[in-house]
Amino acid sequence: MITVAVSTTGEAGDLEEVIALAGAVAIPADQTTSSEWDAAMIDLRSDPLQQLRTAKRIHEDSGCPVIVVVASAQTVLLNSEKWIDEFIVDPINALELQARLNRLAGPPESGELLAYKSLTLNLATYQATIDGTPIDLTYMEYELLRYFIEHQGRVWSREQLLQNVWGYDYFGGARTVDVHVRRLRAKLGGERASWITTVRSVGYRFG
Amino acid sequence: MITVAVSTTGEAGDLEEVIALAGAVAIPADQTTSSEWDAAMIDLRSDPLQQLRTAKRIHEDSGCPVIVVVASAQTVLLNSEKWIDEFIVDPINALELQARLNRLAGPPESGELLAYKSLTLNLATYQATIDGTPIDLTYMEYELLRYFIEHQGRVWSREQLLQNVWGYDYFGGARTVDVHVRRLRAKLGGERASWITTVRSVGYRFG
DNA sequence: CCGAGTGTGAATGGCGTGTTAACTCTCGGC
DNA sequence: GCCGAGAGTTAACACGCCATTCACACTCGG
Repeated sequence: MITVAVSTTGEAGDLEEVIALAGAVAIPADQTTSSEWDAAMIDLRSDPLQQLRTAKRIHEDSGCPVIVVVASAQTVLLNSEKWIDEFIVDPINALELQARLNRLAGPPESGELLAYKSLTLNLATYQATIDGTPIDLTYMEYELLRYFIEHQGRVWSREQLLQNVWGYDYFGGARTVDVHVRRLRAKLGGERASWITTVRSVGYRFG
Repeated sequence: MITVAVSTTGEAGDLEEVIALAGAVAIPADQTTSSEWDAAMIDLRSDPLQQLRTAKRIHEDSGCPVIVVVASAQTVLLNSEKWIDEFIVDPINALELQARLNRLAGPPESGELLAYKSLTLNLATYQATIDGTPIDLTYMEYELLRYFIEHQGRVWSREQLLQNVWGYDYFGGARTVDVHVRRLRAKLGGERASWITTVRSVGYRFG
């Protein structure tokens, strides 16, 4: 079951209804923490500019997939907002929404692979391979690496990583991230260690 | 302009028409080589099983992005076919198609970028490039340069820069700014050093 | 109770940063 | 045209932050 955080400036009722029809659960975005959602759904139909800011904030803070609702004429907006993961056009078809949500945040298919260069993560079996030869990662190493691959190409602060990978509001101990990055680099080995680059006084970036 | 290879078992006419409305060019998939397409569009509305095979063959042979056309009731098919890059539901909205094609095969991401002439700051990755070749800036250099670009065309006093870039509670000498400006000019190199002009007894101006 | 996995604290080292001081430039006065 | 004050530039250096690394304590199954 997919849980979707919803943010709208219009009537929330119809959105929640169609989400239910799509077999998902809607919860208000401002009442819960991002660790409880699988995706965030932002309604851009009314007050698009402010909602776009909301969407961006959620995207950057939590890194969770974002799907927006737009009117047909608003689709041009999306050309310059490629960080938006998905969109659906008003009027919303429940079956289409179901398919898009499932592709966006659904459970991994058995045999589904996540790859970066010679590295492959098998999401179903929790195994990682480099050039086909398996390397054994611990649970945290695997989760961190998965987060990096899924959100590659931008810098993540230690606080963001703690919140989005570890999933709790940390109290002290940002060193935790450093140590896990170090262990990951060691297991990646040699050249590949530099896939994770440290951005001094900011955080880490993958890819 | 995006070029789309089309494969359909029904009437090709309506598909080509809506593709044209979406500002793209449609060519029959069986008459050209994959090097001429930006994407492949496969119509699953009639004879979905055979068309699915066609889509998979194209995907694996050419590696180009695949978008499929489905009827509303066919969306369940997509849950188990995650290799499909995109889909659009019948009846096709031309504006929606345009947006999806553009995201699928359009020019790469240009968001999150801050540019001035040949200089580009990628705000997401904390990287700076000149004419595409990366230059490595330290944290403070990057922040200062970002402030200059975002607020170009007017003079900023050393005090203002200290307050706005270093922070309101910063307590330090005004020489600090001079030195950082110098380092920035050095890394910009040659001609570009004069992008930052000193306004005697006032401060600095960018652009 | 052992071992693997994970988080924390402390030591280390590198490098980013700010400061100091010498040098250069500009401009105005005589 | 010389000179000196004021302002900016440049180079060198020392401090301190920050990432890395190591060592160890803690937790949880087996």
